[in-house]
Amino acid sequence: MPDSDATAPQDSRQLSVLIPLPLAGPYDYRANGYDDLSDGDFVVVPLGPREVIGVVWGEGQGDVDPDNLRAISSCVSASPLPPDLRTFVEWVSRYTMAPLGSVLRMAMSVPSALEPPRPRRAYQRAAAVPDGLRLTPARQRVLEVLADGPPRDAADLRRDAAASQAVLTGLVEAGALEIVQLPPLLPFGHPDTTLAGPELSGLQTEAAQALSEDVRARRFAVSLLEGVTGSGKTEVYLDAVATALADGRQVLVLLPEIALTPQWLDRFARRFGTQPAVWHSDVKSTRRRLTWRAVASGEARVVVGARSALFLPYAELGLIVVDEEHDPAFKQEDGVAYHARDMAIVRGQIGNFPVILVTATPSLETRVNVERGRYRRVHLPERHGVAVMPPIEAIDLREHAPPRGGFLAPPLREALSETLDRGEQALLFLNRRGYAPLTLCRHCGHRFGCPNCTAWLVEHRFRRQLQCHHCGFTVPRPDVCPSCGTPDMLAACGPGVERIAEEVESILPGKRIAVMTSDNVHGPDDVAALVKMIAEREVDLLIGTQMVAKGHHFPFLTLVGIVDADLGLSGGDLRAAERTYQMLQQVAGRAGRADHPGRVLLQTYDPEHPVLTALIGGEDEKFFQLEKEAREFGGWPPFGRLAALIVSGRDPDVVDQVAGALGRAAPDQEGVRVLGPAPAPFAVLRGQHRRRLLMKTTRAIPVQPLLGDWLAQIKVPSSVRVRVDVDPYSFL
DNA sequence: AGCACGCCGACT
DNA sequence: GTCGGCGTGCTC
Repeated sequence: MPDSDATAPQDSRQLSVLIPLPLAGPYDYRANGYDDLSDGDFVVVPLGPREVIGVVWGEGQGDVDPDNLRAISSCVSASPLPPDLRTFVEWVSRYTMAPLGSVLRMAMSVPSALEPPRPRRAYQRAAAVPDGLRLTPARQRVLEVLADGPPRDAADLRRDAAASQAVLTGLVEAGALEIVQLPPLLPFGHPDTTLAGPELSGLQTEAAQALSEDVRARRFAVSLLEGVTGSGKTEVYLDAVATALADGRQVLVLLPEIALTPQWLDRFARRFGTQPAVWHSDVKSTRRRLTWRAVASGEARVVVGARSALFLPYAELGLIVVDEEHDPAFKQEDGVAYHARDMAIVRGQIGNFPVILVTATPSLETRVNVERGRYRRVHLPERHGVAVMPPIEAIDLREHAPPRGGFLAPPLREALSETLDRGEQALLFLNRRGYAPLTLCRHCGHRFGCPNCTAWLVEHRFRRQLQCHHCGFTVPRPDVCPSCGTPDMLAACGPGVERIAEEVESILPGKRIAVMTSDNVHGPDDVAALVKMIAEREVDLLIGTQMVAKGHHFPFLTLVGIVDADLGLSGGDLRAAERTYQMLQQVAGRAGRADHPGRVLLQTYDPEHPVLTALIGGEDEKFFQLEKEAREFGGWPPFGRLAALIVSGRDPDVVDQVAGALGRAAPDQEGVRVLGPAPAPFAVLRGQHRRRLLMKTTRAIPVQPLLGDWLAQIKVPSSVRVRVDVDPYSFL
């Protein structure tokens, strides 16, 4: 029995314990009798007035007076946090400059997984019904339900026999039922690596062999697996997955979006005869607990998940695949700011295993890494019979103005009507939710802004409300201007998908229209249902935001209209051009099929814009070459380094003060430039005032020590937060 | 992240 | 006079 704090022996061993709270480092505790603890073990320690679970993180550092040390309360009987994961946590913390404890928190996202698994108890009938058992109707139902079936757990049995727990307990006491322990649930099937995958072409086989060789050699290497949709990328990397599995190792497949998983799971199941473990923020808690434990025990062989799956406690990880490598959703902006693709590569380096980046449109960073010889490029040429990129035509809106009140130009209207008349399907893409992005009063000019953010309220006509897309603020749409009191003078400005749907209804009455946005599609099941409807031609026209850009293939879709190609080309975002290019290219790729290439019409006021001319000309290489030159010339990533400081707080004066002080204390040396402080693009967000500073350095300069010294000079009051984002993506 | 300690407004 | 609001600061 461990001693209490007061009577603890002085000679007890001291241990560092890292606690999953935003603390910069571990705290020291007296081992207090728990002398066989080692690094990675989970322990319960006192922290202030409460007890928390932490992880043993080395010997005590001895920087606290031993008299002030408190004692470890108990140890947790769960398998320890694996050494690779601990190294990874340290690395991510050092790189992102997030507190070590915050990064540990990501690796301990399911505290309940550390509790001993609950025994699975079930009821079955006793061998013989005891003499003189009083058979009430409820008791009879219970015995009937259990008649010759397997044992059932209490919840099941209560439901099926419509009996209360008291009835079950009574039957056990009477000796008519007995309680049995069930073996633990094994929800994670073992992938069968002996199943033959689909026949691979010569080039595909070559690619698969190159990837598998790294897996077998258990060596760190990064490969870019590049190929258009239909080139067989997935089959090729699943081959490498099979190799890792056959070698007794676990595999992680990172996907940018949960919406992608249903199709991916089907494909995986066809290849390996079982479902992989799925990990993302929507997985329910029981499932999370099971999955966390199964990953730790090695029972789950393959995890397919979102970026947070990087922080699971893999027992023997041997391969990471990052599918859709270029997708900006891999960048986590809030909390610990990290890029899952980049951290996956670090994880591979730590675990000494290969990482495969998969995409049809590699990010500029990845292209440059290939050129620098850091990544190997495995290119799959498109196969014959596979859909080719449809021709893209621009509609110059200066020449072809949409009719008053509308947003679709006459050529697009004609193309839509012809396509639907032929019985084919069309897609209209507009990356804007709701009905209209701005509402104003035509009498006094009042504009509806969010009270918490620097943003206009977006009208959602279907829900009859105005919404802030940044903080979730909503108000019912008023009929009277709140500023001047004039009724019926509020005007919706600009289009959202709902408004486009309205326009299409008026020009093509009777057509079946589906809208696909995050407002009406809430997860994989909804996506699957909608995709099925479209595939079965229950929909003539699909209108959607970027959600429609991803991975779904619709064989009868032959026309894609991009309502506003200019949207997203401006704005202070380093990657705006690249992102728009890729998004429009993906959307365009939804049109047509092998024997019917389809058509893409792109509405723009600026058809000469380099992004659009490259897109229309199909000049990928040229676009990326120009983009690369621009970034190299400006010293932007990946030719230079960036780090952002985001200063936020409720009081704008204090925020300005801190941001100003940071600006004055900015490092002043060769190769370093600090921009700002400037109001962040949404200067007020959720009532928090925000200022940004951006540090740009040459590639040779390590930014973390620089940031560390810089921040150490400034005393930041606790009412203000300074967040560091190393390699920021969005400049918001 | 909790939780206590603090210092200012509406109550028994 | 107290109860309690949540801003601020600490936890080995």
